[in-house]
Amino acid sequence: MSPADMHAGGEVAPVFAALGDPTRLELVARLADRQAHSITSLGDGLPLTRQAVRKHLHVLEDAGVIVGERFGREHRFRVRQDSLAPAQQYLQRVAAQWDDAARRLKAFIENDPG
Amino acid sequence: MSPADMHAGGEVAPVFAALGDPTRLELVARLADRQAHSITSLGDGLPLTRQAVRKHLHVLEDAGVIVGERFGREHRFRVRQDSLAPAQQYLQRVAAQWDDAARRLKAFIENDPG
DNA sequence: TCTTTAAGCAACCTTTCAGTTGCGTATTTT
DNA sequence: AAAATACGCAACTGAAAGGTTGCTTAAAGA
Repeated sequence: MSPADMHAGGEVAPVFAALGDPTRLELVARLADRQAHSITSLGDGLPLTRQAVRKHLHVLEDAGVIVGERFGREHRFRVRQDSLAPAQQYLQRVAAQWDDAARRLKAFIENDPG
Repeated sequence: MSPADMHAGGEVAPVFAALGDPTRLELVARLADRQAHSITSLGDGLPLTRQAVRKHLHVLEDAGVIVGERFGREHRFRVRQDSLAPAQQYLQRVAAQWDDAARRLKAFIENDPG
């Protein structure tokens, strides 16, 4: 992968930026069960107002990481499946020590599948 | 992986934050050849002053993504090999559709090793 | 030695970010 | 119908981010 190719990926920086905050990372973690959660429930236990949580969700939504849909009076969010793949691949390609990467990663998968 | 586990990873948010800027992503791309580059050379062609580039490198360094070392009058930076792995794994775990993840990822590795 | 080249430090500016408070609206629930 | 729940919008604030200019120092080259 050339620098040009990487940079051509384009919309990966906003995704990293969206994930680059502990609170949002926590929210994504709470959404990692692939279920749709309401704003209030997502903010449960966090030392933040609902509006602050809402703003974080907005950031994640703008970055394409999550999607929201209204159900009655609730607004439920879920992770957008494919949104993280480009970022993940970027990291994989930069991080991997080319020779060893495949082997190590394969070992990781087979030893710790989830 | 439980939300607690993810969040326990800890120092992954700063890494995402460091990568969450187009300029820094470009710098990392330029460093992806695993060679050490000087500040001036890294800033070459970018519409920024040397000091601005320097600050970006500082952010990346603080996040542990890169390391700098002085050679004479030059300050050369390179990517810290292991720094991106945790972030990559986080994404891998959130992004993967659990059932299929291992198989698909394994296929990816074996078909596209670099 | 004199001049470039590479870089460090500090102060400053402007914009964005994270968070708040206050208030209004729609949907449930009792 | 009344009360509680879930949420939206707007304005405001403090701090951090991204960038600049100006000046100084150190190492290489001519």
